[in-house]
Parts: sequence; structure tokens; C-alpha cells
Amino acid sequence: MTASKVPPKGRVALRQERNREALVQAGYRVISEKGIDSATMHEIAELADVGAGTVYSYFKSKDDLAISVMERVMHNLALRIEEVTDTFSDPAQVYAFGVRTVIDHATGDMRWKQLLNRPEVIAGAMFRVMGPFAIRDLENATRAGRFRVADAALTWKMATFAIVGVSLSITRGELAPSLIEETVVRLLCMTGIGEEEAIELAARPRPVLSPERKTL
Amino acid sequence: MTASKVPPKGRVALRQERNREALVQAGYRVISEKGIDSATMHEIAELADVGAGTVYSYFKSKDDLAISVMERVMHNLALRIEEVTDTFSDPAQVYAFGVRTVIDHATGDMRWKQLLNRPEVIAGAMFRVMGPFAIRDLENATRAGRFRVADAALTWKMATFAIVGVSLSITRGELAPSLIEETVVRLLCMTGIGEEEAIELAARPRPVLSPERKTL
DNA sequence: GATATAAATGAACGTCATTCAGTTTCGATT
DNA sequence: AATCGAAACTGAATGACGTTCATTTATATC
Repeated sequence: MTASKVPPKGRVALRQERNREALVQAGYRVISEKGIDSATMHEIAELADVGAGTVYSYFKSKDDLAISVMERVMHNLALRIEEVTDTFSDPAQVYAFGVRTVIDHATGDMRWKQLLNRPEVIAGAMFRVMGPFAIRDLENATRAGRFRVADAALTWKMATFAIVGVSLSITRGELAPSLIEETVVRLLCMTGIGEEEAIELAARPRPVLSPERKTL
Repeated sequence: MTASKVPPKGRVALRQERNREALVQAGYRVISEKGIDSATMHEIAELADVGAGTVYSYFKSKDDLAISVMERVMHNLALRIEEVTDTFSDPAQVYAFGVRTVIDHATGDMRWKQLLNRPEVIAGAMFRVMGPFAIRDLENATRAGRFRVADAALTWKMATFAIVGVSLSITRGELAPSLIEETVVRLLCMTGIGEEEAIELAARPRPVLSPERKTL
């Protein structure tokens, strides 16, 4: 009886899912605590409870693991943003809110501080994972006559690096956190919306995000 | 007669100048050829003709040396740009020309390709070394009513990372080199100048730079 | 159960960045 | 000139890590 002893997937597939997931989680914990350079593959493997060599059957290299970690972080934040913005009517506001929220997280959450130390990795993850949303918003807002963006992918590429650069400077204390507002204004100016409208758009009240999921 | 046999500086000081200079030159040659990660301190020391340990009496670490190398690259390019732009009458055009020239070099000179792999290092060097010029231009153009920049340092910080990000993507083949023009337009939009004027400004004919100095 | 295949293991390897004990060079002083 | 203390230089040694690979273990199949 209770004829549910047959796993739908074999044990191997299940364990591989668990292992990969455990490695991403462990990678996130260790990297966000000590930074990529100080994080060792041995510590990550141990926290994930796998052998040191096993990591390399899931990820080509340390950097490859770091990329997966950062993509996960971006994915979760993108989902939380999407959840709130799909009630917005102005597509320009969707973009503005997304950009603002990412900077707020990057500068406000201590765990991001270490991730920012590899700008091209985190900017790359941001470009790839949030790109589909951001580029869609840029194009929607352009069609609606709000923005004037000739190449949405290029604009988003520039935005990701600018966001990471400013966030890095703020977490290092080189720029005042109060400049976040002006940063958003400049990113909006980049879309060709004009300065006045950019200022108004950046100053609009923002809804709060749903709480963070516990499991990254 | 010819009473100039007394060295104004002692031998030690002279040798130190030579050593530091030789190390920066060697660092540039090795790093731009193989990239920071593949460049070894031993190879750089050997090319500079000093012992491996000597490097550390001039630079705190490998990264510290790389920073000096990149600052030198930026300094030389800044001088060549300054040479040409101080005849411009429109301060907005000075900024536009500078930005355009940096991107052209970053994407056109194979030696930059390896330097771009450390975005925060090269963006940092660009910010510090070219900042005095760029920020001056942004403020001049704002005073002249051409730009509308609230915080020139912030705008330049965003620009440096965006420039590095786009250049990196172009050298990696992820973006078409033909997008350089549009990149300049977006950077100009960021200054609040408005899209039409940005397009006009980016399209103006540009003078040629003086030839590169041989010694970096 | 027996067997073949795939995955996991962790000790060992090789590659550097960095250090430091010993050596050389310099220049102030006699 | 000769001497001597200090400062700079040297390069072999060190230690830390990412990555590899010969073995061991687990799983699926017959």
C-alpha cells in the first residue's frame, strides 16, 4: 500500500539538484560574507557538504560559481520588483522604480557589499537576468512616447555598469548615500526623457517590496 | 670649468626613479599583453631588471602596481586630449570629444583589451586621473547653459563605469563597434542636454590626436 | 545479486603573490 | 681614503588556493 515509493526522478537526479542548490546557497553565504577573493572553494564545498572536487562537476571554475550566485541574487530581486510594478500604468515609472530599487538594495544590504567587488560579474548578471524586464520597459516607454531610446540593450548595458559603479562608491564611502536620488535622475536622463521629467519621475512615491525570501 | 659633475640627486634617488619607472613600463607591457591575472610579478620584475622582492618596496601589491600602470595610461591619454581640446570654444564639445576619444582608444587599441578586465581598476583610474578635466568641462558647460549637471563628480563616476562597460562588451564582441556613436549620445543625454542636441554634438567632426608617445 | 556506469571524494599538485634573512650599495663622517 | 651604519636589493623559501585525478562509493539495469 501507499504505492508512492517510486521516486519520479532517480536518486542521482535528486541529489544533483540538491547539490547544485546547496552549492549556490553556500557560495552566496561565503562570498557575501568574505568577498570572492577571500572565499575559498574548500569552505564553500564544506558548507554545502560535498567534497572539494565535487564543486567542479557542477561549475567550471570559482568564477563560474560566482556568476551563478549573482544571477540567483538578481533573479530573486527581479521577481520581487516585477511583483509590484505590474500594477503600474506608466512604463517609464516601472523602469525608474526598478533602477531605484536595485541601487537601494546594492547600497543598503551589507551582503551586497562584497558582491560589488567584481563589477563586471555583477553587472553582467544584472544585464542578463534583469535585461529582459528592463529592456522591455525601456521599449514600452519609448513606444508610449515617454522615453527616446534608440537601442534599449545598449542603454541597459550602460545603466548596469553605472549602477554598480555608483553603488560601489557609496558602499566604500566615496559618495554620499543621498546621491542615490540624483543617480536615478541621471539614469533617466540617459533615456532621453529630459531633465525636468526625470526629476519628477524619480521623486514619485514608491510602493514597498514584498519581504525577502529566506532561501536566497 | 663645466662645474656640473655634482649630481643634484644622489645615486639612490636616481636609481629609485629609474626602478619605479621601469616597473610601471614593464607592468604595462606584461599586463597589456597577457592580462592582469596571467601577468606574474616575476616576469614584470625580470623585464624591469630588478629582483622579485624589490617590486614590493615600490608597490604594496600586484593590484597597487596595476593601478599605477592604469593611471599612467589615463594620464598620457588625458594630456593628448587636452592638447587638442583647449582650442575648442564650446565646453560641451570638449566633454563630448574626450568621452568619444576614450571609448575609441579602449575599443580600438588591442593593448586596452586586457586592461578592461578589471573594470573597477580602470574606471577608478579614469575617474581620478581624467576627473579633474572632465569635471571641469561638465561644470564649464553647465555654467554656459549647455549642460544641466547637478553633481559633476557623480555624473563623471557614472560615465566612467558606463564607458568601461560598453568598451568591455565591444571588445568581447557582445556589442557592435558601430554603437560607439550612440554610446556618446547617451552619455551626453546624461548631462541633461536633451536628445536632439546630444545627437548633434556627438556627430560633429573631430580633430585627430597627436601621435602616441613611445614610452607609454 | 551481479555488473556497468556515473558521481563523489579528498589528498596531492602546481602556480603564484608575498616575505625575509642575508648581501650589496651608498654616502656621511673621520 | 678608509670606515661604518643605514637603506635598498636579492631570490630562495613560504604558504595559500584553485584545480585535478586515481580511488571509492552509489545508482540503475538486467
